[in-house]
Amino acid sequence: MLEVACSECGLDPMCQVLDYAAPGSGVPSGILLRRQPVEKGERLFRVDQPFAAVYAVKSGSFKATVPDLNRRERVIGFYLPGDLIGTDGMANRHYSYSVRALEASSVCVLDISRLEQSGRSVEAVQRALIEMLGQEIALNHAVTISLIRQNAEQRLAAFILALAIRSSLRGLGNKRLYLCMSRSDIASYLGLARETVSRVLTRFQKDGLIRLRKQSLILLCQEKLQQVATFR
Amino acid sequence: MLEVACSECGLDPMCQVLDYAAPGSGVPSGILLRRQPVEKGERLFRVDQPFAAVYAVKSGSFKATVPDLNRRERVIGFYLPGDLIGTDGMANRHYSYSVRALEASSVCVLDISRLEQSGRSVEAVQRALIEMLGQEIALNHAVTISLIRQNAEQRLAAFILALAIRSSLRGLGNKRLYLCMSRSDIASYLGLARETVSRVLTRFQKDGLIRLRKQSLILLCQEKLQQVATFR
DNA sequence: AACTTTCGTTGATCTATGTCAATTTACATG
DNA sequence: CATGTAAATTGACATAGATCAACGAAAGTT
Repeated sequence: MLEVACSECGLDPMCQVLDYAAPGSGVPSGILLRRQPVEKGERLFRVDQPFAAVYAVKSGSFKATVPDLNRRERVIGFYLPGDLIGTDGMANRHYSYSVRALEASSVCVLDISRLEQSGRSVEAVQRALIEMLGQEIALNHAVTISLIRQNAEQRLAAFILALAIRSSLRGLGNKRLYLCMSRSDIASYLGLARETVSRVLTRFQKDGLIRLRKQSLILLCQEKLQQVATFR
Repeated sequence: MLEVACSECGLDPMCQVLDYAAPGSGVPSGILLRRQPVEKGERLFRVDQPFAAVYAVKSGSFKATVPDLNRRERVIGFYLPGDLIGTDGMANRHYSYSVRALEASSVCVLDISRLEQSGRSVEAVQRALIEMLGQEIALNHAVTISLIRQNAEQRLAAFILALAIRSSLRGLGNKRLYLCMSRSDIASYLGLARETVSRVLTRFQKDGLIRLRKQSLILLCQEKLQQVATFR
């Protein structure tokens, strides 16, 4: 299982701080749990559960869902190595979505509740928190913009490219991707029918933009995919 | 011009801290400018401008836009009294959108750059920042979810209800609303054609859900609107 | 291994909403 | 006040993508 390097991880600002904090700095030990294994299908937390910790994906992948009105789960995000999970719970005191592993994975766990419990929090810790939250906002922002007003091809092209970028950021190549989620999950996330996802992917393949077999996807022409994603 | 009370304002956590900070607390004076007037059409800041301050709407309204590929502006948010503007710039060091006033308005300005400049920041200030950022994340989250996967009627119903909620939160009634933005702005924001916005609004009116004249909108049946927004 | 269930693909329709066009209304400017 | 420009409304039409349906391929279960 491929792991993301700590330097590429969203939790890194915090890890830096906690590692380098002097023993008497007021940071309780055991607040940061490294490399906890998570089984496929296992839940990190459920909707409305009281907020306790922020997770960083070390290896594997996760999906976040919210319950729909018809009891159908709606996918609102995927988490890959280096990504942070649960930051928005900090404000709400509760998680606003459920998260489960798409495959055997591992995470680092930052026990925020204990951080607060410790009373006088270290300023550097707060700085790190602020940085992490800011990143989260910027990310959500970008996602929202890309999903509204885009047609099916654009959404899927952008989705694939985003995966590629995240993959290359974490040190893996950006040509060979592993689609850890099902077509239905992708469809739910992009606000499309799963049939549409299927059709567009086969169209991309016929047009020589990608090569797709089962879960593995190879980018054949990144520029063209980029064009599909951006031009209308 | 109607003003939001400080207690209802998103910047309040920070104002509390700054007001109550003792003179020798390390908070430079002049960091918080209260009630600055802004003319209609005036810009608070542009895309890519270096981040300098967070704004809180005291009265009036604003819209945020990002430049489209075709040089068309795409509306990505509206700000009403009590709302915070510019929080995401904290992480990026640059604003990721432009903001301009839809009408004569006023804002409180929190000069973050000077806050940082002051060197040793007060812990309470950081706490307030964290709270503000957390709120921002939760809000964006909700917006994203409501925009994907909803049809035109649902989006507009949700949009109107959101306005009503925000209006009542700031102490005004929730029956009479003022649509400060144009139909085109609404359309752009919701990812619809402006003709569709027009049609759906008149349909709502024919069905007795709302009464609409020019910019003023009256909620006639909030429950039904709620149903439209949630059920499919 | 046999069975059941889930997942992915493909085809045939149907419909919501975008696009184009014409008209009306509101608003700004001389 | 008159005139020009932008915004809003309404209608006619086109189409992207949802829905319904059928089938084959994986994957999980007994």
